[in-house]
Amino acid sequence: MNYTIHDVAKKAGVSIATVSRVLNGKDRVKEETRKKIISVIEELNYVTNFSATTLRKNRTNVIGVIVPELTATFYAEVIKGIENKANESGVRMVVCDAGNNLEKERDSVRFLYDRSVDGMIFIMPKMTDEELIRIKCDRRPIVLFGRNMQQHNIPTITVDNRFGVYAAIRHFYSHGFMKIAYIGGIEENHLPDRRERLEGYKQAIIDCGWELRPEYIENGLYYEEAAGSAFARLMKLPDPPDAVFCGNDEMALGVLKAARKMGFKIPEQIGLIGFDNIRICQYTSPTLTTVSQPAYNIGVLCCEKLIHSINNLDTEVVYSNLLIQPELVVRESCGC
Amino acid sequence: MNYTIHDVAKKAGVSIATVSRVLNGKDRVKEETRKKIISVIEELNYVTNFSATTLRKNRTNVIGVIVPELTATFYAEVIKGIENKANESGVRMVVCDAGNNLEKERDSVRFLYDRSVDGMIFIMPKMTDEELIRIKCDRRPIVLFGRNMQQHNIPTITVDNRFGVYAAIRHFYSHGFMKIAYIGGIEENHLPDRRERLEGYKQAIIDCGWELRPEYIENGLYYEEAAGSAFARLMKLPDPPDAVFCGNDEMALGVLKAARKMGFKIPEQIGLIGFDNIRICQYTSPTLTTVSQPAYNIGVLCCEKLIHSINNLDTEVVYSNLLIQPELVVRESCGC
DNA sequence: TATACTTATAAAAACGTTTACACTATTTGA
DNA sequence: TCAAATAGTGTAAACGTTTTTATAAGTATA
Repeated sequence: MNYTIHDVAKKAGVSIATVSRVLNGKDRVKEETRKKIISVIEELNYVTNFSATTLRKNRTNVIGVIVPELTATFYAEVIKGIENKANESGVRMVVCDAGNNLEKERDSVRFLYDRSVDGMIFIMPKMTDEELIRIKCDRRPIVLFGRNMQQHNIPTITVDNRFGVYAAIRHFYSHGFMKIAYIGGIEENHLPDRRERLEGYKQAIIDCGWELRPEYIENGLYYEEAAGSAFARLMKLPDPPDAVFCGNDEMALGVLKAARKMGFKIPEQIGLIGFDNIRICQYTSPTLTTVSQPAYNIGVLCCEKLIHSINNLDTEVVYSNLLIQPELVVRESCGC
Repeated sequence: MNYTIHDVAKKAGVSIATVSRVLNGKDRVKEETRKKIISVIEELNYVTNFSATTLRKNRTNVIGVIVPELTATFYAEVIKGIENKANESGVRMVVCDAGNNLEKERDSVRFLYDRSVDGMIFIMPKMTDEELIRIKCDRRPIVLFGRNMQQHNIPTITVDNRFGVYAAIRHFYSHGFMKIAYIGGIEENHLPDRRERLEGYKQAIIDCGWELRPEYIENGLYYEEAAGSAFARLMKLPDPPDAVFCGNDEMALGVLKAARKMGFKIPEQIGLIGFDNIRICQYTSPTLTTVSQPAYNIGVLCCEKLIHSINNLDTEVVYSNLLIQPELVVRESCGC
């Protein structure tokens, strides 16, 4: 075991209270005494025991973060944003990978909560709104990404998915594509993004003056392989599409692979746009046009919101949802 | 604040000691009392205060991990391996991103240490061996990846870089490539992998019966762009190479881009192999042949080693280095 | 029946901090 | 000059656990 505040006090010839005062720097201590204590602290290489401080103060300066998948570029970027902002504010971060799994989500919440973090940032697709509200109620401040829970006075951040897809379809339109299919997916989760993206597609099709063709909408799993087979089905239609929008980049990669295998040229024969702007998009051939969510910045904003609500625990604050605009990143696969 | 063990005790009509016994399940408690206590715990939704437990037990069941870059696929995979293994053993994990920065490395160590983690796994390129030995001495168990510190009795895991590169060069040889260049890099860090890879290259060239040509060795920065310009220099040589090995996949991507721009066909004119097997390798065209480090498994092994040394704190254990064999993942860019 | 041994529980002492309160010595203001 | 304010420090009581020691009641043994 290491030195304690008692060791420092004894060696400096003062009481532990005085050492504590020096450590926390709030009360005043005679300059001479302070210097003596500081020198002893350095000499012993004393560090204050975190658990004891936490136990006493009931505040940790640590925030918790839960994401569905650590290895996914998007979340990794978000985490980086959170961490940088947190460090700026003297706060540290603990991350949990809940692996798109309800049980692990619950477990992670409990883990962070047990560890008495001051607050948490959640990207949790599997948990229902109701459960989150319950967590919000009897626990510490939280910030959510991906769903709007303004009406429950929970600070949230969402991306304007409708707008993103809408912009993509309009971009196709401006290139002269006329028959645009949608490969999306319904996953069993409680984030509304899949639905919103599909809505954005429908709206755009209507606003372009076209008819909505149900056979152009493929709702399968949200994975690469599934998208490949969906693409194959689309191309076997009597009147196949001339462009495809994919609900995320993974699926666009699947389409890219399938198209290459089937001998379709992208973008000459088929236009392709994805969603997310994962890093691979820059390296495929053709490079992938996609809708980009500002992941790093989303992390920063989440962290700002959280720290704000931690610092205003006692005061009544009204929290709102922050809607972030995604951006179309134009590369080759759309025909540009 | 939440319910404490006192609330549970009072409501169940027993002493806090008995509640604690039920919670920890080591001592025996009358079945009737136990049931009563459990039901009260559930009713109040009581969770034990982590800081208090830690303060008392001086053991946290949390391990700390420090990596240079959270968003890099390789480290993210390692982390996943650690996390899964840790969870299996009822241990939780805290990750720090030290951003390839000595100050942040030190800071992260201190952070984890203050938080009284039971042990730490380090992938820290910037810290010197000496500093690590010092940390090892007065602190908790550590496991290192990337350097062999067996002689200081620190458990370490390394990858056989020499062998990996050697295998790649021999693979080129078997394809009939004769003039193989090396684009690597010297970074200011204390991990020996860069050096080892270059050594593997040299050994292979000699064993193939060729002469070592200094103009074929490009040691610049370890980035994509730098590799692109290195490639350009190589191709302007009077007798340019017919194949290129890159110290990591990032650099191989740079070469791929540069080659495309300069009009060289890969692999028809120039063979290309990288190192790491990052995910993008599967999506480039041509897909990238590379040397793969079993990242996930490395994580698992690090975690196993750490938990082992945590559980044997009191006993004298002799720790050794574990050398892991990388594997050549053959794709298109080597001419296969 | 007296004794020794179990079993089940309680009481109390840590663990290392922070902080309210108390005390003394000094300074300030009339 | 004296009361009041201020500066600097110490004492002791938390914070919520775990764990050692003590104790009472019940059971087996002689």
